[in-house]
Amino acid sequence: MNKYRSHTCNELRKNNVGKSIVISGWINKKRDHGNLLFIDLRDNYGITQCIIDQENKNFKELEKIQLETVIKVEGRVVNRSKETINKDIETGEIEISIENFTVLGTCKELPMPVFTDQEYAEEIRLKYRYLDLRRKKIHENIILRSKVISFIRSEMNAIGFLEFQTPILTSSSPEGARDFLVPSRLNPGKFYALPQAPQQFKQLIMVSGFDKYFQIAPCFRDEDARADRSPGEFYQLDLEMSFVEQEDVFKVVEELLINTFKKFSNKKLISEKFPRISYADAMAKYGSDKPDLRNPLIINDITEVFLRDDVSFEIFKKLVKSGSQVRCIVTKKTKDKPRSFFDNIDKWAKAEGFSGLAYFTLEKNNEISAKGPVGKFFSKESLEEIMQKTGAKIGDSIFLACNNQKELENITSLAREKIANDLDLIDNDSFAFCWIVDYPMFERDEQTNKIKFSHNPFSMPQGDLDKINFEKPLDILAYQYDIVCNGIELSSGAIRNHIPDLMYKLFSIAGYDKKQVNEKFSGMINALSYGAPPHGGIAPGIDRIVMLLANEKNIREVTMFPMNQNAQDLMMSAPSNVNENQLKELNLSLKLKK
RNA sequence: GGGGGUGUAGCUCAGUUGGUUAGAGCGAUCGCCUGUCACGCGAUAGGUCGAGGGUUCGAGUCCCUUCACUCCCGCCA
Repeated sequence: MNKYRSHTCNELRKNNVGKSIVISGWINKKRDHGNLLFIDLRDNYGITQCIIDQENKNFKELEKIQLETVIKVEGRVVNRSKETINKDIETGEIEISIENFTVLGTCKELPMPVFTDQEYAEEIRLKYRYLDLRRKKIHENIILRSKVISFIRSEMNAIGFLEFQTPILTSSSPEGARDFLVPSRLNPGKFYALPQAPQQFKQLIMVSGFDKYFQIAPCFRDEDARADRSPGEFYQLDLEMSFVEQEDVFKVVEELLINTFKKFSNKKLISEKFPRISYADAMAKYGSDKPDLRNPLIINDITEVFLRDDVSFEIFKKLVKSGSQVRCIVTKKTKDKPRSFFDNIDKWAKAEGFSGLAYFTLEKNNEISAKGPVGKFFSKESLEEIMQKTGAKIGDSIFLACNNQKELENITSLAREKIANDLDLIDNDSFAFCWIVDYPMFERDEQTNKIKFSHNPFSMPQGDLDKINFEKPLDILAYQYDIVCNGIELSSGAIRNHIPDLMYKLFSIAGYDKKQVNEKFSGMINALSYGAPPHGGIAPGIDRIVMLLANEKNIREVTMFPMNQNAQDLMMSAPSNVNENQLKELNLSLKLKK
């Protein structure tokens, strides 16, 4: 036995009664009855109640001691009488009669309490993260994270993937997110970049003949934070496989995720085979390439209805004539919802910066009619056409918006979420996975009007490579895919383009000539010309997986030492100033913007 | 870069139409209490009402500026 403990704080049970033991931990809570003192001692494993009365020479000292002080307790395990058993803790049938104690670590007055479940401002939680992490919920989240990562690792090993580390100091990449730069002392004026993802390295690992690679890889992107996006750094389960088609990657990842989610959550999986939705369908039906499939609402295009002469909704008709579309969301059996329900949604849409959401409800007295502010503009026949196009029935309501395609996708996807939440249509006890497939290889940049890669420039275009029509680049689809769960993008991957000539061709469409490609991707393009296997992979986000499993809405709740929204570590005071000598050695001088 | 929310004691919050000395619970300190498990009871200390400016006889409260945190848009192939 070591000198600090014979048992943990979650080990002692009825069958230990009578034993002399030593336990150590934090003072979670004290209940002082004057001549009798209860102390809840806590460690990583649990809580044990310790008790001491005034007969004991240590009583006065222990009575004065601060919460969260670390102490060692020597004592005897005693039975609790039936009335005093605490069913809420696993050691609740016994308690420790304190004989002696030692302070191992003193504690100042706490800036935040540890033992409550109350919520606190993030600022103080992040500054005193080590105190925050002692608290039950987040402590458990971090342990869950550890277990999930171990599980994934063993599953990956079991199916023949090899884990490799890739460089953290690498070169800046021209595409994608902003890089974090690291100045090189030995190469004055030059910079390393932290990897946004090990993308090129994992492809090089395939070219090197290792067949199946994975890594729990840190990724660094200097972009602004969101609730589900850490600023600065995050982790991906990065994986890549040789001699595979899209289906092979799907099989591996689908099984892995299903096993993981089954093991670590009791929520039900809506489908064990992830449905596949093309990018085009997703944008049409959900207005988003990360649809929450728990949400039953679907978007329909009813532009044609506004070409009818018996529809007199002139504002929309005029817009449609000049190229706009009309899309709508049908809500089932909402005819008896109060006016405020509809108006709130319209009000919400305006607050989001859109021109609002028109709505009406389908009714039938003698004949079909539409009730609501814009109902009068629709003839019976036009309503029948809408019902036929959308599957709407009498008693349903229809929310509609008119705009260009991009704005429509934007508003309808947000409205879909808003309306479903207002109607409480989303089952929070389930996970709805799907694949989004068939991403377009290129898209038109709205500002410059130029053709650019829509996702990963290294993706393989679909179809017979001899027959690709490069004249219509916007029609080329890629073997590019995302996994979405409950509206959260979990990962993105692709079958890679391993053919240098094809790569040059695709890059030329995006406006890069051969020389530029050779310069910017020298490592990759060179490697591909020395016998590259067909390969592909994917990279699920670890933080987001754990977030879903822990039922948290914020990624900081599953991150041990997160930065705040401004990418500052309040505990370690990072980033910080560096001294003049450090700068000098790196050949740097500062020229701050005002 | 832009928009929304929040900011009052160490912590969580209340504070009415602008009106006396800014309150409560937890925590701290002191006292009482031998079966609690959010123990109970009593007392004491603790405030730049985020900061600065303005309006007013009078500002936690109204106005302007600014800062911090947070959510969202942009951004994140």
